[in-house]
Amino acid sequence: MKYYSIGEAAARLNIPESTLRFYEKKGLLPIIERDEAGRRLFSEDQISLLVTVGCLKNTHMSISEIKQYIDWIIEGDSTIELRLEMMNNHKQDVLAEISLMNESLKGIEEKITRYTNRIQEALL
Amino acid sequence: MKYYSIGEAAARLNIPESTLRFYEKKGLLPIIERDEAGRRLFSEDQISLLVTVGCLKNTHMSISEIKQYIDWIIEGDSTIELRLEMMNNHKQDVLAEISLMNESLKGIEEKITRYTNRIQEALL
DNA sequence: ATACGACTTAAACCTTGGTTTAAGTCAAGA
DNA sequence: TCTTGACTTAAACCAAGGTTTAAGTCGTAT
Repeated sequence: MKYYSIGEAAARLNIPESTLRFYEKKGLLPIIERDEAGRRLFSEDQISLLVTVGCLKNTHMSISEIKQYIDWIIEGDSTIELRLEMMNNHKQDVLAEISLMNESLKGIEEKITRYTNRIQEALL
Repeated sequence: MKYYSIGEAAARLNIPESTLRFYEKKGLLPIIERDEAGRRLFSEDQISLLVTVGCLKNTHMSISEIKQYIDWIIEGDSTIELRLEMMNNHKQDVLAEISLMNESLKGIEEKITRYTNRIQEALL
């Protein structure tokens, strides 16, 4: 199986190496393998798990909640329902946050309209 | 003109008083009036400015950028074009962030589908 | 042989966005 | 009068999410 060094993984995921080390310390990189010299080896599975972590981070899940999710993955099939429930709840949170952003955007667009009109009027 | 105490303003805006004091310290509450005893007096204008600040915060504008916006408001009409440009740029940032969240949500929904299927299969 | 680049660690440091604390002022009601 | 509640301040504190630093270990190309 192909393995990536931390530098390669960082480049593929477009995040700093220091962040990958930080994530490992926080428990987000379970069962990470090492070579004889102690260097981390990222498998394809680790990379795709990190992509999932990226989705969760982009949608503002906290590191401690992501850790709970990872812990459940490690625990195995008995936690599938818990994981499903977590993802469903998170989806609702994200939809609510997107709604709030869209609502707030209306207030911003109103400012844009006002300022645009004021600039137009000033030209008359 | 009607004025609100910090407690009333906090209740109307549904944020802690300490946050209002913090915002003032950061320069987000310009020209705030005081009564003879030194207590803050929030006008209707201040409240509606704070509602705008809320829109900007909900869409993840940083406090220092919000301060720049407020400073331009204080500066007067000569900054309308700068404010318009800021709001237009911010709108684009917000739309990009919403897109990213929607993209990431797809990855989450994929998990939901997988877990749902696995639970269904386990029942066969 | 040695120097370089890529890796390792623990610990210190940083920013953001507040919240909490301690000590004090003031107005109003009992 | 005295206490209670709502306010004031400066400064300390906090959590999250990293980033940076310092010191060290490898493997490899010169």
